[in-house]
Amino acid sequence: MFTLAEENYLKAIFHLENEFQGEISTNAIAESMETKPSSVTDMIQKLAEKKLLTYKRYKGVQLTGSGKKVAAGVIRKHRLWEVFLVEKLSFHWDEVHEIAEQLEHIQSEELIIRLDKFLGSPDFDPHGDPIPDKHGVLKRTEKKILSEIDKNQKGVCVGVKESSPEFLQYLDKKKISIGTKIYVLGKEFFDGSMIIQVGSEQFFISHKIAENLYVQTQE
Amino acid sequence: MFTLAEENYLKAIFHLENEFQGEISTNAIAESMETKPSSVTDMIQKLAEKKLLTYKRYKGVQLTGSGKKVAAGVIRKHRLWEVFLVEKLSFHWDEVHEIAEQLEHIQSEELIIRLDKFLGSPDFDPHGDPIPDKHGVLKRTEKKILSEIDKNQKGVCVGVKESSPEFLQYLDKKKISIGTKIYVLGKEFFDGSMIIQVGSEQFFISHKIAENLYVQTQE
DNA sequence: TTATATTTTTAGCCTTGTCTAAAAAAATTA
DNA sequence: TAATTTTTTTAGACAAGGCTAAAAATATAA
Ligand SMILES: [Mn+2]
Ligand SMILES: [Mn+2]
Ligand SMILES: [Mn+2]
Ligand SMILES: [Mn+2]
Repeated sequence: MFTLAEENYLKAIFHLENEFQGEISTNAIAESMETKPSSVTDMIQKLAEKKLLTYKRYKGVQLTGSGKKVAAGVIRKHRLWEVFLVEKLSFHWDEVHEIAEQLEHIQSEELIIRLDKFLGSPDFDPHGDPIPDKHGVLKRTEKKILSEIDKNQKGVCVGVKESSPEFLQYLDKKKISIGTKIYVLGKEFFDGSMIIQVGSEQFFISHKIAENLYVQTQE
Repeated sequence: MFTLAEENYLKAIFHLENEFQGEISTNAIAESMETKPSSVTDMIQKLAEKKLLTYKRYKGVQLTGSGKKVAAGVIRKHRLWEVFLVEKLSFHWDEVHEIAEQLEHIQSEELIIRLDKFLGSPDFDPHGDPIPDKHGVLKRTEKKILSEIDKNQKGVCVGVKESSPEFLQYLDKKKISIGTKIYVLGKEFFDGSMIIQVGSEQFFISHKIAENLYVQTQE
């Protein structure tokens, strides 16, 4: 179907489109993929020929319907495999991303149908990210970034924006995982840092931490 | 570690060494991999540089210790994944080979340790082939090819030499699977065909079928 | 032993995906 | 508006892994 490189480009552009609005720039793609802009230009020209995205020189790109579908399919596979690794093979949530980066490229429709069933058709991966359905549709949930929560409000952790091992291990140390209740006791407007309560512990977190945690507030 | 192409060459040569004695020829490798002899020459020269096999121009190749270890590792992964697909995802034994051809190249030591444990450290794959241990050691079992069994002898099917979907589907139709008892009621020396009994059914099989079935005789 | 056939290697080309260096376009600053 | 900086594209090169055609070595037949 599509090569490993093509799938990775489509996935990266899909993530960028969900994060920023409008056309995605060559440089943004290059940065997110840790590659050179000239390589990106080459590849997006090929993907444009295949109608997976629209491209006008110097104007950036935008995924077409089929481009989005391919990207969502890869992300679906990635997240299902992450669930498998955590739920069935007892991996820790900070260990699964690299392996899923490989597994997401295995080509077999039937495999994913059966893996999904075996896992009980999960809706979210171990980092709280939604798993696209077989048609590539991602259901959006209302979640807020912790840094946007006001003082004296509370929320439940429903996901992480970053999922690097370093960040996830920090959260482990602080006993924060998906489902953890977080109370915002104080908020410093100068640097965006917070005092929060998790369980019976109260501690300080930086803005960088707060902007990478998703929470749901109940109302 | 090694590229997909390198792993596939090493695996093919490993299988050829187990089937034939002595050096393996360029043409034999090309045929088994469905590629051209000139491509094989290119690759074996690279693998010789990496000390994965020994090579003298025009004289064929032989895997070194480390070449064998890499190959056995790939085969271990292939067969463990086949067990996973059949035991956990309920695939049929004729559907798993192609998917395992992809999964065998996933690079993660820890993944295989955990997959093996999850599957209960199986000794054989769904086709009756032994799974190399983590050191690459393949335990040999005494098994015979059905075509070598004499008239009026019986055996238990313990494996298949071919594992193409076509052959496996033929066996299904005849209700032959791993563990099935087979009685040799008659044997035609002219063409090697046989009359066998499986359960309460008696039927004819050609030499081509008989030489692709492994059985164990009890004595 | 010489001639022929087969096997293996080499030489040269192609595609994919990457890079660096230079050119071109767009955006920003003066 | 003109000059400068940034972004993007193009040109040309390279490595991996494949191919075809031709040359070289080995094996077989006469
Ligand atoms: Mn991930
Ligand atoms: Mn994830
Ligand atoms: Mn197989
Ligand atoms: Mn098998």
